[in-house]
Amino acid sequence: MLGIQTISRQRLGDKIADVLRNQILLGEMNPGSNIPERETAEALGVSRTPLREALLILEGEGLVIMAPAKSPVVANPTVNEITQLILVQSALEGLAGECACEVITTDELDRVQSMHQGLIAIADQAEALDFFSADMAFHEAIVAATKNLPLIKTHAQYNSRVWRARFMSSRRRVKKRSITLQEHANIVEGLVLRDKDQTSAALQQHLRDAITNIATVFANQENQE
Amino acid sequence: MLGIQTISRQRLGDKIADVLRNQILLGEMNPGSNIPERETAEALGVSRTPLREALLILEGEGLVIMAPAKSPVVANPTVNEITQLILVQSALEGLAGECACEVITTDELDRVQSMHQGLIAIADQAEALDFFSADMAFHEAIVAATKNLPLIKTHAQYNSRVWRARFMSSRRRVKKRSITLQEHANIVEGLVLRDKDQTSAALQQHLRDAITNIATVFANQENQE
DNA sequence: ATTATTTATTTGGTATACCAAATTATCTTG
DNA sequence: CAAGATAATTTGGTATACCAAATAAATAAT
Repeated sequence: MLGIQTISRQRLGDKIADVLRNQILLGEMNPGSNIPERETAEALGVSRTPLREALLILEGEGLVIMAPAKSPVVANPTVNEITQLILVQSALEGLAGECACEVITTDELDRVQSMHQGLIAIADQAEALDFFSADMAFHEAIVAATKNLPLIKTHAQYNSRVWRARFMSSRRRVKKRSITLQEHANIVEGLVLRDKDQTSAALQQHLRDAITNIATVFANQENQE
Repeated sequence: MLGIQTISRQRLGDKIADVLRNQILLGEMNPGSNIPERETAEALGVSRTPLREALLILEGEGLVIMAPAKSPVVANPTVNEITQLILVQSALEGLAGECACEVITTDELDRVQSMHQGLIAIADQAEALDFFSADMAFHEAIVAATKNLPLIKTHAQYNSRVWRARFMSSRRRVKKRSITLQEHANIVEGLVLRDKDQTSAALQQHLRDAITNIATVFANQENQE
């Protein structure tokens, strides 16, 4: 039983969705594993109705697959699907870069820069998850600076869907952290110069790299089997 | 009572969502109007459970706003929100254009071209809704040609959210149909040449125009009040 | 007559009950 | 013992019941 029913005006289903989403992202629920409704509801100390509500939300986000007369399942995207997802993500971040150049405030820019510095600081010793999370947060901060709510939300959803695959690939150290930092430096520079093209291109480059890295990891996995 | 409960393996909630989505897009439900659960459920001849499921789906798509302890409401985006939505849409279609240049088949290209010709043919006498629908279908066909499912789905959702505003603006004839046709011609040409830059740019231009046209319509509306 | 207060009612949120399809286990039959 | 048929059980889908918060209505006090 988790501490879900805290005092709040948010729907239970939303909170359950948050819990499940975290479990999925953090790998506590493996891709492909079942999410039986009664069992899960009981484990969370809630009824099936809000649990189902949460599952519907996650289905809409693409994190859960619900087939008729089958237990809901944690999404388990193929390499191709992940590639497609990151392609969209790169378009979204490209737009975010352009918009950010126009509307980012100096405060927000400072924050992005300090996040970049923070990432540099921990690059030597940080755990994979910590470094990866900080990396993601850096990108989220840029997207957030656009103040474009639909963009922010859609980007966050795509982030969720590719989170695990990107984390796996970052954990394998396929990509050197130094490269990540250099790309981030380009992005920051673009923002400082308010150069749409540079910012957008740097952000997209970052994600194109992610695609090749993930493809490598998947290829290795298949060789092992 | 609508003919919802036909024999099918699809969840009731999905079908209800389809019905409501159509009603919203076609203007049978006005933006801002309430969707009381019991009343609507009864009107559709279903119980509240699947109706709520449908509302959750539509909330996820941004077509319905559900606030705590208030009746669900048909989304009523402001000009700014619509502008933001179309910005994202333009990024998505830009990506679609690039991908389509790579992966579109000759059959699909033929279909796009014939849709373009069809649009030219009806431009003189078609009703606003028919012309607009055909215009939208043309764009959807291009996005579909990418075979990128997440892109297709996300694009469709953004399409839904801006549908009404774009339809209103097209109905006011703010934009001459001849301009639309010329832009479409550029898009088709880009696809035929497999020119990513031209295709992408033409698609984005199309939507940037949409933004200014919609802004005009909204400005006129406010003047009238 | 107006405002404040309280009661009634409506509404969304959650839990439970029921159903049908699908799966699994059991039993029967070759 | 193996294979097919049938019964039992599990699971998701839907309907109903109940609750709490919010709103509307009615009443009382100024």
